[in-house]
Amino acid sequence: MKINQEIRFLVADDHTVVRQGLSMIIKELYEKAIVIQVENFVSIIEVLKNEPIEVLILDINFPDGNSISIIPEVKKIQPEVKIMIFSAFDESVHALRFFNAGANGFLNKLSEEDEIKQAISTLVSEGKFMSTLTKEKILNSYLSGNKVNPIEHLSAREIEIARLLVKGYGNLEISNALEIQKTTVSTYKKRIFEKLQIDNLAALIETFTFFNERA
Amino acid sequence: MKINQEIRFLVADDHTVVRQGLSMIIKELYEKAIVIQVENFVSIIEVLKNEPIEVLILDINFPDGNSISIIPEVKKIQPEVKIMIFSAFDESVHALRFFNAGANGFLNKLSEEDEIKQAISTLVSEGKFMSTLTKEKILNSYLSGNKVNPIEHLSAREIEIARLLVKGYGNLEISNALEIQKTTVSTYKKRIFEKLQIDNLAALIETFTFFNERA
DNA sequence: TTGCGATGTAGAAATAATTCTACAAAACAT
DNA sequence: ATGTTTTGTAGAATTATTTCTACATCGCAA
Repeated sequence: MKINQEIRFLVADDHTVVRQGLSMIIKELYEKAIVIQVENFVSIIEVLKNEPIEVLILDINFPDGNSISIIPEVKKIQPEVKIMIFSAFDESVHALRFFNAGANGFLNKLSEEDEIKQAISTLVSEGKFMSTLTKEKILNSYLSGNKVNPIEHLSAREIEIARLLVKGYGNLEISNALEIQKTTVSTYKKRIFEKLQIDNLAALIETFTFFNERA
Repeated sequence: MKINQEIRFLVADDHTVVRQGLSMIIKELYEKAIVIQVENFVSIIEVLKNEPIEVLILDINFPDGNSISIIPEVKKIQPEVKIMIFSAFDESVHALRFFNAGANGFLNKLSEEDEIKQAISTLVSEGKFMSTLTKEKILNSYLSGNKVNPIEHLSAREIEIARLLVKGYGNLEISNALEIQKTTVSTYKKRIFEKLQIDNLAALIETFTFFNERA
């Protein structure tokens, strides 16, 4: 299937082969596709600042929890970019967090060429994509009591503050940084603790570490 | 070289082949060696409780930081056991921590048979072993700014309190547990922070986690 | 469209933690 | 032996954090 649409892709992966492979597949799918390749996060931001991009295919190594933070950064520059997470790790564990952060699709690196094409074209036409397999996995991991990241239940502001707490900042520092009252920070802290059902900083750090949310 | 000495070995590794291979090498080295094989940490403890052991050859997967805690457990049961860490990971990064914890030797899994024999017999005769290569690596990683466990500089009481702090206990709880004033706990906390050159609980936890001292 | 839960925000009062100072005992070095 | 540092300990005064209460806004479900 060849589609006659001029779509602009940005492929971010640290392996040249992967970038090339993806480019090839994309160009097979969209004759007129423009594919920009970058190999690190900094370049992603740079490109986004200068080029309109429709689809970002983003390789992510989960164990490095930090990587999730690229998503809001991308959206801040070009809110309309569709982000497809492309990873070799088990999506069931982390997918929710990525969707939560603003990802629009999820594609496992082991996927066959056809699946990849399917995924990309679905993402382009419908704005999102998740394979039924991934959905199933997530559901299973959810049903099997595999604790879903409780951090997801925190609001954006709560997460922001939780991250600062995890980094070791005190109430006053946080209140200064965010320009809110220090008692407000305390209130957040309390709510965060409540939601996470914990009651001390060490536990918060543990939770964040466990779910690889180390800001 | 065959040595006529009745030494009791305990080989702990989750791969049968590795255990067998080591056993063979050991028996080639010490005709009368007795080699017990186990495949997990629990079994190590069990064996140690029932059998006198001279040398424990311990496979460790570094990424699972916790594993270091087996060492003091072993020494608690049989303080005289010589522990040889046998691992596939880069020793330069973690060796110091293991020696610190009470390991007596360090052997890389990639070593040739002769090196292994050499290592074991050195460990048996001299009570410790580290290849010059490992020493070099450690030195290099040290010179390149890799910190030595700063926890060593804490007094016993300070460590006791630091551990409780890391677990998430507050000043009051700790003061109750140890039957000292809560201000005293604060004083300790301050000294601990000073010694470790940090200034918040998150950093303390990080330090303890890094050096795998998680009580 | 009403109403309710979640969110973002604070203040006053209460509680907890830190700082600074201090001192005796122990360990260490000369 | 003797002076010095480290360790274990606290109190008073100062700061920081928590608690409890409160309120406006926003999104969403009935």
